[in-house]
Amino acid sequence: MNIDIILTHALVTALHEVYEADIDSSSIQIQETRKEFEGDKTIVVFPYVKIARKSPEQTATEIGNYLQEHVSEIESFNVVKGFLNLSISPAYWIQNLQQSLSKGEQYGFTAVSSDSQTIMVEYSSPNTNKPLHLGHIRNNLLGYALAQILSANGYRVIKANLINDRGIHICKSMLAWKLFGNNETPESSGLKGDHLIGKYYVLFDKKHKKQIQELISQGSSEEHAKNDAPLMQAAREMLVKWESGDAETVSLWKTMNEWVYKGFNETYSRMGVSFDKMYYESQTYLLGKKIILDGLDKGILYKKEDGSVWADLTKEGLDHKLLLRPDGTSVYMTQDIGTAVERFREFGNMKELIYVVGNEQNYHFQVLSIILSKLGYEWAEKIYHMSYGMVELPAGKMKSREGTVVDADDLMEEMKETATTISNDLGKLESLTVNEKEQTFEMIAQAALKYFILKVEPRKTMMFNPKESIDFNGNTGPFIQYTHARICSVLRKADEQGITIPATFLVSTYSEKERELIKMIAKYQEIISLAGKEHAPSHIANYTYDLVKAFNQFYHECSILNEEDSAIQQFRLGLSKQVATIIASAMKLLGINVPERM
RNA sequence: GGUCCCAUAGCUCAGCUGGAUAGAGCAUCUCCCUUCUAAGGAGAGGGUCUCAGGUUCGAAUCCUGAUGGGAUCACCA
Repeated sequence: MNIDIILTHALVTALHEVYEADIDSSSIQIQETRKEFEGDKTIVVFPYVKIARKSPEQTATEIGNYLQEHVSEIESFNVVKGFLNLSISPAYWIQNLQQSLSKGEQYGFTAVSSDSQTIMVEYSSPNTNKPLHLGHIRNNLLGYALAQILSANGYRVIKANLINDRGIHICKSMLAWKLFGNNETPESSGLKGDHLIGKYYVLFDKKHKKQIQELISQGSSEEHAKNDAPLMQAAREMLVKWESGDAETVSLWKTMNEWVYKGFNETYSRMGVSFDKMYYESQTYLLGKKIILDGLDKGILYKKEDGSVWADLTKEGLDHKLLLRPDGTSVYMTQDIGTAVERFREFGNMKELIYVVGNEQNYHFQVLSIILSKLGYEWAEKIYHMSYGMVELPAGKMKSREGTVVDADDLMEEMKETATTISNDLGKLESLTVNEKEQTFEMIAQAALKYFILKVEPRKTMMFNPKESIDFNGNTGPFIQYTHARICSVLRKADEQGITIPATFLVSTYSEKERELIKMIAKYQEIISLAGKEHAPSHIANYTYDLVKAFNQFYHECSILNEEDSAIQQFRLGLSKQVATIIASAMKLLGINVPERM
């Protein structure tokens, strides 16, 4: 049983027996003892001083005496001011390690069972008019990692992608291609499909701006110039044609979308993310209208003179929100209401519907949840917006229309080149085949990028410094991979020498570093649970880093294969193996692979 | 202007539901490869946790206000 739970129960009993006080166990906190002090677990007794009517020191001593007498896992205790430090017996920790080893790769995970609840995670959700960039990378990595973590917490997870494949922005790319493209294709240009489309999106913007300037120089206001520019008018006409199902337009749209999807799939596959369910906005954009009209009938929403339909959110401290245009067409919010309803209809009583979307849409999701609950859907509160901050560059902001973005494909390629250079300089992979080397370089590059982004708390705006991200020392993905490779090397040698890890260790004590490591291992499940509850993959990343640091210290101080006492040798080997298992497991939750050699 | 988010070492970031002397990495300066992978380890310097109040035995953490930065308040998505 978990030591914290044992101690919590024991403390409740102790307070009852010694002071005749009844304390709710949920109010009790057991914390780690700080490194400067002796002990493993600490109970802060200040809250019980009033009950005891004694000094903090006396209270701590009395509780300590009671606990030591009644809890076999407690070996000794010491008191510093109001802090009761408990030393847990090696026997407990060693047994704990044996148990975790026996669980193998499943250690720390809660299995998905028939009565597991369902959670949908929508992420990525790209536009089909340009390639993926750095911001999308953060989105994809967060979404995928979150799905993995929730799954490790025992939820049935559906990874969903809603592709924004319609609207004026798509028409811009289409129009530019039609006018200036000379029937260029991914094959003829050698460009990835999404990059080809992105090229024409940028081109549209460039030409459009030129037209605006011309109009302004002819005396137009900027507002008017933007709207009156011939290119803009043509794009709007194209959208109308598309909506009316014009065969030629739809056919071009289909062709160009196929190019983009092919490009996206390459990027997704290289990033290692995947989806269980695809939604296309061209198929969902008409949803929600009925629901809105229903709400209008019930008097929850209201209609303006021009025929548009609105929600009054002033009671909630917000503005009025448009839901149907005067011509009866839907807006973004309308569709989102429609798709949410559809999803709960299809998947029943989900525990959560999570949207991984940037923080610029905080307001949108706040409004979405309010309107849904106004419309009477009890599950409205189950919508969770996993809001993440922008990724900034040292040079300034990214603007896709101006082409000042860090392109996802370029970035991954650059990372790989760096990984290749560094690895070749170190020269440790000589024994591998060319193919194996390539795979390792890619693995290292991906780890560097993913870890750099995922170690930061999602909500925060983060700084992406390309130079630093490529640094493979310190708190980085490659550092963690390196430790895994080191352990694998030791395990290989142990195997060659015929040293095996027994189910039961024959040691009764251990060194300081071994104790710290064993405690870190014991914490893994708690971290998975925390990361799931807080929807924060960063907890997994930071825990793994701490674990790896603890291992490196142990590795430096304690010899494994050269240890003469075979009981100690086996114990150390077991410890190392479990650390390697957790590294691989934790990194997998973040979508990162770890090599056996590097 | 309203609303929401952020502010911790020179830089990039941790710090769980309030607990002991606030931690890492990078950068700077030392030291450690005849020992299992030195992409490693040990050490030094570097902090009024933006500011001001408040709650508490105790605040980087909770509350209020201010300042600075970001987002948003579209008949775009």
